[in-house]
Amino acid sequence: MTTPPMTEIPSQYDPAATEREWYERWLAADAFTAQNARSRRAGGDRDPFTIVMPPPNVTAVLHVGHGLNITVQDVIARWRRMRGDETLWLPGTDHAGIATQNIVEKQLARDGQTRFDLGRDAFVARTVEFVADTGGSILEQLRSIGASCDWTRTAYTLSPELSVAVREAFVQLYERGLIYRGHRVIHWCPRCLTSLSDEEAEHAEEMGSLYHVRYALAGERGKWLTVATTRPETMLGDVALAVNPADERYASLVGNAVVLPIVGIEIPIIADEYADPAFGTGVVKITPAHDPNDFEVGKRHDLPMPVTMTAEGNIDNVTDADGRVPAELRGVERFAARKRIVAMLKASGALVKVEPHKHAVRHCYRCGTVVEPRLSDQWFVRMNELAAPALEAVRTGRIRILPERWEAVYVNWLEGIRDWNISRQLWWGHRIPVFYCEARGCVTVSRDDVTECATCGGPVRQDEDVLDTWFSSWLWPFSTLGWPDTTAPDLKAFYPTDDLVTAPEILFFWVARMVMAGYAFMGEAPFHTIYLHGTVRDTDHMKMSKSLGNGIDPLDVVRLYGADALRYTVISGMGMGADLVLDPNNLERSFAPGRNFATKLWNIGRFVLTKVGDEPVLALEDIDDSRLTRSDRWIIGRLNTAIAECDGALGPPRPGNGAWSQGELHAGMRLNEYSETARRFVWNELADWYLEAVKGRVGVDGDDRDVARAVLVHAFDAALRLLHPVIPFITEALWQRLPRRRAKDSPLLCTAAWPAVERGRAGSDEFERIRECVDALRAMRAEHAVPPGRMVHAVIVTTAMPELYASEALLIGQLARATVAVGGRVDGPAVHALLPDGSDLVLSLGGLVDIEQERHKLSLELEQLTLQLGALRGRLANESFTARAPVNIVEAERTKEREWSVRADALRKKVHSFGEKT
RNA sequence: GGGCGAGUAGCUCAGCUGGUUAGAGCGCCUGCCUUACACGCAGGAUGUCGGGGGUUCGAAUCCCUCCUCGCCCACCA
Repeated sequence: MTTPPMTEIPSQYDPAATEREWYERWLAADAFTAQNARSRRAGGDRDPFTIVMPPPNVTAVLHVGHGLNITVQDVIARWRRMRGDETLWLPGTDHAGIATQNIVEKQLARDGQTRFDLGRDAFVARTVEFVADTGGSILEQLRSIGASCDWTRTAYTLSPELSVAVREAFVQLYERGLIYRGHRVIHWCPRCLTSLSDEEAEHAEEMGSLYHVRYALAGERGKWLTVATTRPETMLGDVALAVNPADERYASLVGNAVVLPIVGIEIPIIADEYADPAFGTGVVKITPAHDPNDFEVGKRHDLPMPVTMTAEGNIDNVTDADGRVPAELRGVERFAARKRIVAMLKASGALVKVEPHKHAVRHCYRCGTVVEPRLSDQWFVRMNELAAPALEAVRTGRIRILPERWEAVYVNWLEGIRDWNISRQLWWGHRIPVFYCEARGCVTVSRDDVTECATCGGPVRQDEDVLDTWFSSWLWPFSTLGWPDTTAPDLKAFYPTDDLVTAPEILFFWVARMVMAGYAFMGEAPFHTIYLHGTVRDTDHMKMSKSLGNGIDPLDVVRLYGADALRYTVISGMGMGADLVLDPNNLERSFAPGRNFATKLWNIGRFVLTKVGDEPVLALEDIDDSRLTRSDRWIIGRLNTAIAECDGALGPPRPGNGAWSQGELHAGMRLNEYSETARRFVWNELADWYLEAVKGRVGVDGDDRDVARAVLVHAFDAALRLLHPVIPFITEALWQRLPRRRAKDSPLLCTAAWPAVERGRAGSDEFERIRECVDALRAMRAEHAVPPGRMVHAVIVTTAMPELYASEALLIGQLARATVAVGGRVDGPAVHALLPDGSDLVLSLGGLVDIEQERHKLSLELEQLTLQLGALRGRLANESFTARAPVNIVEAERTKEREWSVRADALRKKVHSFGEKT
């Protein structure tokens, strides 16, 4: 035997050093850089496979949610890369309009400044500087968890290139009549001082109050209508009371007027379907400037629309208010004003009662402030036309959504889609490419900045507002590939992309809009699979977040246990679409599965590498079947099964025929099943059984040693390939030490070929019989507390596999710590020949009948066996063996409880007797 | 108010289109430092598969109903 290169294989795996080293070597080899020329779409010979990363906010700090999202994508990307696809995983960041602006504003606030103190240009400059300083560091952090992104193509939503795309998209939609300026009530955040889209104004159930207020009928002393409202502070902007036209209680009053309390002016009573007779008193106050429904009512009835609240949320005479707001309420913050107004109503006797009332209140998704409906001018995208193909795509299977249940959510949203408010009153973002002519009010919408009006030549000023952040991200799958240059090589080679992996929270914000943009600008779906993974939660099932302080820093996990441990834990612990629960207070326990597995794999590697040595290893295909042992055939068979199961759990990678077929629609992407299958193969099959079985063979020079080495290397090599997408670092580090690799193979595991099922090497299940023997013997040892140092001498009688090799009897003995003689027939001469000298114990197991297939024969077999045992007993008693050491026979019995059991008393006696020997 | 999901071993979860003694990891118990691995090995215990009904030869798996959580959507003031 050669001296194993022990020095090269540290007994302790060092993730930190290994991971750093290999990530750098992957980068140095350009392993993650996609080549557009090799894409089949560009005349190359490889199928392209593209994932665009959901761009994290440029200011984001890595948290475990990113860790999950990135790991899922990386597993897929690495898998496809190994399958030979020209794989592009495109990374990038999002400028994150409101979020980033808020951060910089907070910095300013520490110096007692606001953005208005700086002015627009200085503020934007400062934000650019901030982003350049600290922004994008999240992408650096992604490398430490092994993300195999093509960093040469890193994109940024506010980069010059993507800004061109944004403008192009705006102008195209405008030219197609799908962008318009609308005057209506929108969601307004009084803290961020901007409008929000419907999606950005999130509902939250709150306990509020329903205030019942009397509005006196004009000219009729002592008569009034009672109105129920949750927001009494808006009453200063009331312009009417509405009742349902079918409501007989109030029919006679329609056309009359009431006196608006506090303000003292008269407002009409109108009839409108909007008023629900069943709610409250059936009378609703109409405040067109501060409620979207009331706005619609106001338009129908041509009512005035006084604005009585400032952008900051203070009560005041703002627009068309005609001095409605009395001096004492002017400038009062809206919730303070609510209290003051309620008090005033109470004092005047107009307040009838206050009821507790649960209702949903909208909040700003960035800062949590209660959103205020507010009348203003905004730019909108007309969505109906855009939504149609996005709906069709899912209905026809052009796009699939996993898990399936989200499909209904997606469809439901698109069917009820409303126009998208895309203008934001912010400074950080893509400025709206609309130019207004000062003099005549002409509107110029332009791809380029203009200084003079296109129609009248007069001086122009650009719209002050910027675009919703999502207006740049919805273009991401193609803007990052070179659009609007439709001849861009990347666009040609990699669009449409393949999988989109993200969390369900942004299904509407981003995913559905990307589908719409894909059809609107590229005429094609941007991807064929939407994979929505779960959320990381703590043990109380609270979503992990920095603000709650229950987060896990992935970098801590990497530092303590390595990126592989993090990745394996996350992938194996998460069923499709299911949340992942981890304990932030016990990282050791949370990540034990990954850490333990990585260590196990390292030790398997140490074993394989030291046993195999440095000499060349035969290729499996050069070994004739007849030279393989039962264990060889078994592990090859198990490997084939594992490969097939992994393929099944992961694939298909893309629809076979343009659209997903019924059979494919919900198949694949079971990453946890894939990782579990690979783990089972490596740990429970390769390590637990094959390694043990091969130990005796690799130590003895000769032909069989070469066979064993070849099979061992083959199986381990394939295992490393299978596992590489989940635990890339440790597999690469081990794979590089394997003695022989096929010449045609990549020098790096990360670009090496995915293993294929070996045809014509059908595994035999005979080794399963051997495992049964070992299991039975081990169970007996344990049950009867046989001391560890004591051998059990056993005869195994098997009818299932009468021609067991002597070497395999030896193997069974090794695995079960027994000396084993095997005979096909109890009374056959072979048994006698094989019985070891000086046996302490003859343990005869009942015939190893394949119960599954021969259940019907069982009773017969048992009958015969009994006879045979009797014969053996007799023979042993009076012939050659009597002269030897004590020989006892423990008869096996089949019971319902256990396949194999022995008469305990008989064995125990024996244990005593051999306890004195060795 | 509408829609959806979950409730399986002490904990976190797998269990696909119904079929032999319901699985994994972690934890727990017993015994082992067996020269790859104690982050390990061998053996073991633990489940009225949320409750109740139904279909079926047979259900954790299909149907109904109830209970408990969670999520999404929503212009009832």
